[in-house]
Amino acid sequence: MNTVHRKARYLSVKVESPRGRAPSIRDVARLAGVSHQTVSRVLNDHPSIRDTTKARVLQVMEELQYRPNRAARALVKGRSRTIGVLSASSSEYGPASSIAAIQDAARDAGYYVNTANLTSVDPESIAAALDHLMYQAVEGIVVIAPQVRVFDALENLAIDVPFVSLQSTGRLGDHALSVDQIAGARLATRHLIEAGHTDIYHLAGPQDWIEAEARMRGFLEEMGAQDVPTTAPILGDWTADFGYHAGRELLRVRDFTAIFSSNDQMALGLMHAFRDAGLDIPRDVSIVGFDDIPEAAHFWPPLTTVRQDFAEVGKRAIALLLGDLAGDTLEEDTVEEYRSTIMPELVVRASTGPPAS
Amino acid sequence: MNTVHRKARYLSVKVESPRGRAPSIRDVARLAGVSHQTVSRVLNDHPSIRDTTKARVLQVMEELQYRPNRAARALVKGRSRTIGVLSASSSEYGPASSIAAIQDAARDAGYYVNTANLTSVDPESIAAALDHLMYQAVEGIVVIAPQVRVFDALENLAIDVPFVSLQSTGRLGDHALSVDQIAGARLATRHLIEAGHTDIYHLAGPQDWIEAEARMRGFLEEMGAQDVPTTAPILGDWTADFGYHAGRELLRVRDFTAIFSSNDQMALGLMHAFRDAGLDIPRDVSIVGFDDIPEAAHFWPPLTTVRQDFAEVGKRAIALLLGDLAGDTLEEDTVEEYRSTIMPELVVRASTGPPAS
DNA sequence: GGTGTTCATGTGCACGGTCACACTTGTGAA
DNA sequence: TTCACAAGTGTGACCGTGCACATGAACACC
Repeated sequence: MNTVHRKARYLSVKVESPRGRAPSIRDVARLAGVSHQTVSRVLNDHPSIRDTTKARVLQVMEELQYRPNRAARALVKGRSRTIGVLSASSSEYGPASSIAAIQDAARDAGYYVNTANLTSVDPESIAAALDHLMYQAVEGIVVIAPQVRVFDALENLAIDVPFVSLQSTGRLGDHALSVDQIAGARLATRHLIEAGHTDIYHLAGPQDWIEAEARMRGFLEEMGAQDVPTTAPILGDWTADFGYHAGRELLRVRDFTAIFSSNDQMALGLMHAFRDAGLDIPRDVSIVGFDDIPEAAHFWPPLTTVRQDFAEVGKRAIALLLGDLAGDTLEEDTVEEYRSTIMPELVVRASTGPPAS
Repeated sequence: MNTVHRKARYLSVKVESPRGRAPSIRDVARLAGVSHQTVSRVLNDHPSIRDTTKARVLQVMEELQYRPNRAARALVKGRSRTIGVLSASSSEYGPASSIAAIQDAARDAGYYVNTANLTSVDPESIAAALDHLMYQAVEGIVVIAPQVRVFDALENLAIDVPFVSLQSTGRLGDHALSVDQIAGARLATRHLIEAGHTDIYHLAGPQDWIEAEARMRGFLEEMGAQDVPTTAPILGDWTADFGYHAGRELLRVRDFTAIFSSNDQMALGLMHAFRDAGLDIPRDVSIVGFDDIPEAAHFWPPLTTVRQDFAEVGKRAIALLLGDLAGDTLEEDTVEEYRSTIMPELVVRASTGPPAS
């Protein structure tokens, strides 16, 4: 073969500025005619530095394009300024929104965020992900992996850094931070009952998921409180595909007039199946979802659902974590304010109505 | 007021093991009765170490729960083992999928990933995000911010580390890595033409987005190639809301039988608007989307769309970046293989059909 | 003028690894 | 015997910062 195997670096833009290493605090010091310590003081906004000196140092920094070396700083301070995120299914709307908010909030506070995805929920995978985070000496961890098994593993591992867990209503006590899923589920259920429905199914999420269980509990609580007889919830897997198949199964019994789906995607699948069978929503069946993903308003029909603010949860997680890191002390009131469960909101659209007489 | 202001650390689990710092290489050395250098050799799999010595050291490490200090290592090696991701709209399905894949691939290779979100696309915001990344000495950068303005800014900034850019068909030459948007758009357009449509609109993404422009170009190219007269594309903003409003506007003219939407969300909004007006899809209007988000199969009607593999793009981005970091040399064939544009795939569902004659 | 205080700056070491080099010991060839 | 060489291990310097402490100048006060 006569292919020419040229070899080259493809992606670099500059050939790395002068020679050798990046300029250090001492390079700056030499050029500014001061000691390295003075430069360090400029970096750390030490109060007693003459303005003229400071200006001179800053100017040299500018000229040299000086950037403090984070590794050196981390080494001497013993702090990494990094926060770890342990996440499952990070490409889904909810977690992704929270993660984005976490990153923004952390960056504003001068922290870095490192994410480790869980490939599966077995203990080894969790340990590996946690290891990855600990290896870089994260100062705190945000867990967005709302499966029961993850928390069992987490409790055993006894992490020795502060951590906050999102989407885990009722688990892990002080460490949990989430939108009140039970309240949300009750809102949805009450809405159906008040519309006159008495034959209501619940399409739940996987039993392993904490939020799924909470929503189920909310559903059952509200049904009980209103004295409506309940059938056993169907356990799904969050996907629209599952919703579709569940819908087809349900069509064979047709002993219901409303369904509360544990998330919007499954609700979408349900509606797909029912429409395929010629049913009208909401005349024949009312459907409520959960999450209010941006598309939900444009489903056919537009989906009644429970909105939760994922970004706010992420933001608060960082506030709480950084608060815990900064002072060893936090006003209890403040903590309460952050921790006070965030309330979801029912968004009524066209997928629900009174039962067909 | 008489509220008791108890102060406490809320989130920590353990009180930080013994006293002081974590065990270092020298602590291990002392307990194992060897020099710190021998411990270092064990850590780095140096060949000439007696097996018994190695075993002893490993055992002490285990006992002490020793973890190498990443900062110290980074300091002396001058390498951070971190890759930065510069991302806009990271909570959307496409970017989120790519990012997840990037994180997994990087972690497998022993690298860490740090993400900086772009709050807006103005140069300051870009510079700030880039600064955040450079500050921690990332060794490479993956850019997932497919707006033209970002790339203009990027070109001026002359980043001095390797970088790869996703979702930027045709820009930045060697640095770009993406699914072939033009080919995808042509597939979608050809599908409509072959079904017999001649009055086809294109609902494009924001002009500022590279991918939006590429899809538009694909549309125009295919229309030209097949000699179908074209009307000016409508410029949208990716959201289902926009699709809905655009749909309502389009209803006033009704001089089309098919629409190619630049993404699935806008397609959803369009269908919403048309159905509201009593139109039947695909009888009255055929609709094609782009992306194949997981929900698309359950829209009403199920959406014909162009599937692209976001995860694969992310994976390849890391392969390319790490290849460039590892050797300064890469076989050109290999690079070609990674870089060879990934082909999208048309998924025909029920939202398209022949025009109503 | 001596003393104490504050401001502005410098000196040297520590952080936890790795690298270059030196030092033993054992082995086989000249 | 002598030397070369390899295997296995130790010594000390160094990476770029921040901290504790020392130093010198200016100033106030008695």
